[in-house]
Amino acid sequence: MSQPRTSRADAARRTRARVLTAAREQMVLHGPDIGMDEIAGAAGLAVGTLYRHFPAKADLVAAVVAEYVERVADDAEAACERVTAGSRALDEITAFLGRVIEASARDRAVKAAAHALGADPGDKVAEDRASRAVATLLLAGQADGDIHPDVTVGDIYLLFATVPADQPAAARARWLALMLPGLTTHPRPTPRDRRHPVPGSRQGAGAKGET
Amino acid sequence: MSQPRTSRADAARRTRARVLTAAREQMVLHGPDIGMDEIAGAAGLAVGTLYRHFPAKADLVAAVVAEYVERVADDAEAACERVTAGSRALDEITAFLGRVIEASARDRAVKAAAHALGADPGDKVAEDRASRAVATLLLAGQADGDIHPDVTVGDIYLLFATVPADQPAAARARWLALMLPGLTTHPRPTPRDRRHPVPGSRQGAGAKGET
Amino acid sequence: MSQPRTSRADAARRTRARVLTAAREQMVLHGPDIGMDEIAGAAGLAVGTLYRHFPAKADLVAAVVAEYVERVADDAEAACERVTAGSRALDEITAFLGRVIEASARDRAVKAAAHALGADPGDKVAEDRASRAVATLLLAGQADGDIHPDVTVGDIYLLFATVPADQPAAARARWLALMLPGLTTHPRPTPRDRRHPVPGSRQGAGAKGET
Amino acid sequence: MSQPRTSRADAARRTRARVLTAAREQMVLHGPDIGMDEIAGAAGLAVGTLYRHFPAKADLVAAVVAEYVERVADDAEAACERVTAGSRALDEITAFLGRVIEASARDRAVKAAAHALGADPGDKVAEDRASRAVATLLLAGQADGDIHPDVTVGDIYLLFATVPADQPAAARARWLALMLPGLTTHPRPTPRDRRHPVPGSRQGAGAKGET
DNA sequence: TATGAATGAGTTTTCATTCAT
DNA sequence: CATGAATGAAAACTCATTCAT
Repeated sequence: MSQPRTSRADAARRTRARVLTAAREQMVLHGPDIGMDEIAGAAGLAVGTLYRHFPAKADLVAAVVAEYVERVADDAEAACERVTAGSRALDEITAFLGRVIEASARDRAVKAAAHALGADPGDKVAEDRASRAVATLLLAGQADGDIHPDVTVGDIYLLFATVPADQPAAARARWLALMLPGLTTHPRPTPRDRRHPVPGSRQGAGAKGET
Repeated sequence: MSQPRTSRADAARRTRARVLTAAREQMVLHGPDIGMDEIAGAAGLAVGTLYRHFPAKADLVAAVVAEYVERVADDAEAACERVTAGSRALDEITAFLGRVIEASARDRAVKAAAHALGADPGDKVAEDRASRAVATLLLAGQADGDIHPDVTVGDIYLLFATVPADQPAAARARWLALMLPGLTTHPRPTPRDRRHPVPGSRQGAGAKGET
Repeated sequence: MSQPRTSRADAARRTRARVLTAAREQMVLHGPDIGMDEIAGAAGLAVGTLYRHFPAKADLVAAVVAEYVERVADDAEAACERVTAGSRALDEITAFLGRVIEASARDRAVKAAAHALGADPGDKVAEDRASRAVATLLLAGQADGDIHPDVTVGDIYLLFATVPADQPAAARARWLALMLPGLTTHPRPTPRDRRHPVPGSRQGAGAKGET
Repeated sequence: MSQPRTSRADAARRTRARVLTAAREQMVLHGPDIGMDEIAGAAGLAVGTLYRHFPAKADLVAAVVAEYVERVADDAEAACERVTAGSRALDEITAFLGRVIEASARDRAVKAAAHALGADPGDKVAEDRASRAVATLLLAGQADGDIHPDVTVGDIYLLFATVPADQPAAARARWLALMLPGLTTHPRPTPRDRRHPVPGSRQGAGAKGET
């Protein structure tokens, strides 16, 4: 009797998911100033319906951001499990950072919108999941002697907050390479490989047309 | 004849300066989406006058950004001269980074506006001055063996572009500490020493207007 | 089910018609530079609603012009039918010209706005209807031997384009009298007869809103 | 002593003439909505100086129109004199009409501005000169039996007011051909020559790029 | 008298949000 | 519950006109 009655709760949930997907896509495509009408249209709804699910634009953006946090938490937890299964913590951390950085680049417009609207993600649960998983990863890395003992979860969040999301992929990779020595106990990878491909000297130059 | 000579040109220059100051202040206070009317009001002018000096909002923002670049160039050149006078390049670079980071934090709204409007700073001269001075500093540090040989001016700009401008001063200091190992040849301070040497923390300590 | 079916579409159509009427009236009253706010106010709407129906001022003006073209087409076709039913083509043409001239006088501001905005009427269908009907009228008149064989539809449009719309009704009537000999095969009425036969003077006599 | 003192009165007159020429040129080039700053710049003056000579834009436009009327008066009087010297009145009238029509086409933007601003030419003297000369021409033509006895000076002005100024030269020529039978006692020139070059059927179509 | 910086009301257009159907 | 028309405040920009120098 609870299963056949999918109509009410399920329909609402599905609509919500459709709106969130459309909102993220539209923001990525047309920037954070995309109008509510466009988002509604992309979700196959009327504005009124959109406002029924999210009382204000800030709420919608907050939900999109929360979804993003959820994905990060999932990713961190998966990395955790692989470490438990025997994978090297440093490798998992490095790969995890790389994935989050790329995701940030994809969703930078979302973050811009969140910031502009002062949207509060609010999803404390997902945030805690992510924090716990990242802490576990760091502890494992520190136990291995690979991660500096004073590196905290806050440091990782600080890095997430400063990803050069609007720069080309090569710049993001270089940025991660510059960051890693601050996290690890290892010296710079290989002092011999010069000439990394940071295209322009100006910030933001060449920001268009990337992956 | 001496009085009227300066009065016209000077009045225009002073008005321009007043507008730029007001624009920067208003953007810092109320975000980059501040209206032209507000800026004009803060400068004690009517909108029309503002538009006489800057034909479009993008021009005004570009001018504010150009002013910022000019200050960075001045700072970098001063550091250069101190190195020439015998100061250690690594110390000057570290202090310079700290100062630019604090300036970025103060003017973060300006940069947001510049990005949103696609404003072209245009001040290639100041940009070149800054680039040359930074290059000189890096070369000196590399000659001392303190800066990694593969670090470029582009790397420094990449860092500038990702300053956690909207974070508290302590976070910015920590962020710089995380970045430095990527630039220098020195290992992390001492694994047991919890007090990491944050160079620019002196002037960042009493910083106004943060969270 | 019968009520809601019409209500949505009908309301939109009625709003559109209300806007068009208000726009035409305001333009006739206050000139073609009338603001969108005024038009909205005259239609009992907010500006936003006006912009929902017509995305730009040029679109609104184009719609008003298209409505005018439609009326001319209707008029020409009606005259055509009367000719088919036995009415003399020359009389119908003369009366038709008189009516269009009076309509032009009423809507002169609209045409001025259309020209100023480069608005594209776009209603090719109505334009074709008008052209075909006028061509038919001319052919019938030429078959009767009343209309000069070299008169074309383009000539009629040329006259329409030069109607002295902002002159008193008497001047418009006199203007038509001066034009007619260029269209017909008949000589000027009678050199001594001071009362020249102005066809459209009946409906032009009581015309509203002129000098 | 009056000649060497050209400074005061003459300088003012020359400035005035320069402004008028610049105003006409700018209006013809950039339409009747050209700004006062542009006109001042084209005349090599500052706006303030322009406003010293013409207290309001309407006054400047009125002066430009008055200049136009003056030229028409000169033209009409010259034609008068040629008739007195033996030239055929009908020929002179026809040529005069053609010249005024072309001048109207050149200065159509001026007339548009005059109408939009409600500028009152005011130059009653030039207007009277023109009227008298035209009356003389018409009387001569009527004495010859070429011009219809009921044609008045007002008719000629009515034609001037409705010149298709924004149409191609061919359309203007055709328009004059359509008008002439209304003025003369002669039948249509040659009923045999069909196909006149009126380009588009729509009013205003093809209005760009003419002589 | 010439200058041109300053004025400020006015114009078009956008968009988050509401509410009658 | 969904719909989408209506709202109206706000933003960028223009331009005739004034006035201190």
